[in-house]
Amino acid sequence: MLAKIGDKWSILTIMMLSDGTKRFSELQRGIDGVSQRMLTLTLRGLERDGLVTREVFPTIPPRVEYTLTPLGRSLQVPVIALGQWVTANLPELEAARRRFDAAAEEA
Amino acid sequence: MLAKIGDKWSILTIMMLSDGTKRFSELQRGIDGVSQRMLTLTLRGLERDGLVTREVFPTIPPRVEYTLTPLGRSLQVPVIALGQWVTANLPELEAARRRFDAAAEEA
DNA sequence: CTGCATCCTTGAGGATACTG
DNA sequence: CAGTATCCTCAAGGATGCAG
Repeated sequence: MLAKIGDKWSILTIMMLSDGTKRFSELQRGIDGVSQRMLTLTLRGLERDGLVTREVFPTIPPRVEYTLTPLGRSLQVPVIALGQWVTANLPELEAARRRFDAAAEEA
Repeated sequence: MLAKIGDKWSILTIMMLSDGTKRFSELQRGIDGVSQRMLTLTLRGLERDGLVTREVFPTIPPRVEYTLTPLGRSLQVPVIALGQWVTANLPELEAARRRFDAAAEEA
């Protein structure tokens, strides 16, 4: 269940929604590599946990908007902190990885 | 790759190591439900990313200690924040889930 | 456009047994 | 004690097609 919140798509979705309400297709375009199926499942899960609201506009073509709830916005704080840490330390991580793999090369 | 850092076992391992160096068996006992295999893999991954150091004492029986690196300790900050958020909001999440599932019960 | 349903593949991860 | 190796299962997740 922590797994749900900690997982890749959930994090990316929450980050996407950080700067405001988004439509389904916007999310799909914005989240790199997510399939329609996984985006749907992720959004359902977040909705179930009370982290996002889903608002349907019965127009043609249909329009569905997703927004972070207050609870979702509070989660967004630590999630973004984590995201920023990763971004900031990516070079460091990759360097460490190269070092490690090079050392393991003593075959 | 974010996946690695965000994943369940990594988070729990980092939290375990937050209060200092730990032996392999201590970690296994402390992290609920982790298999020996997964703990090994998780620790290798963290070591590879330069987040923990592994120190082997060639005694009998062998003794291996794991410690967070400075980089690991800096990651520990947002990770713990996330963990605390989950702990603090668990009741809220469960309530939302019950509401959602009850609403879906209109079959 | 926004989904749901179905099929199928892949890999995460558990169980178990063996080694230094 | 601290792994490594192997096998096996199950569910995450991609691809595709259909529907409102």
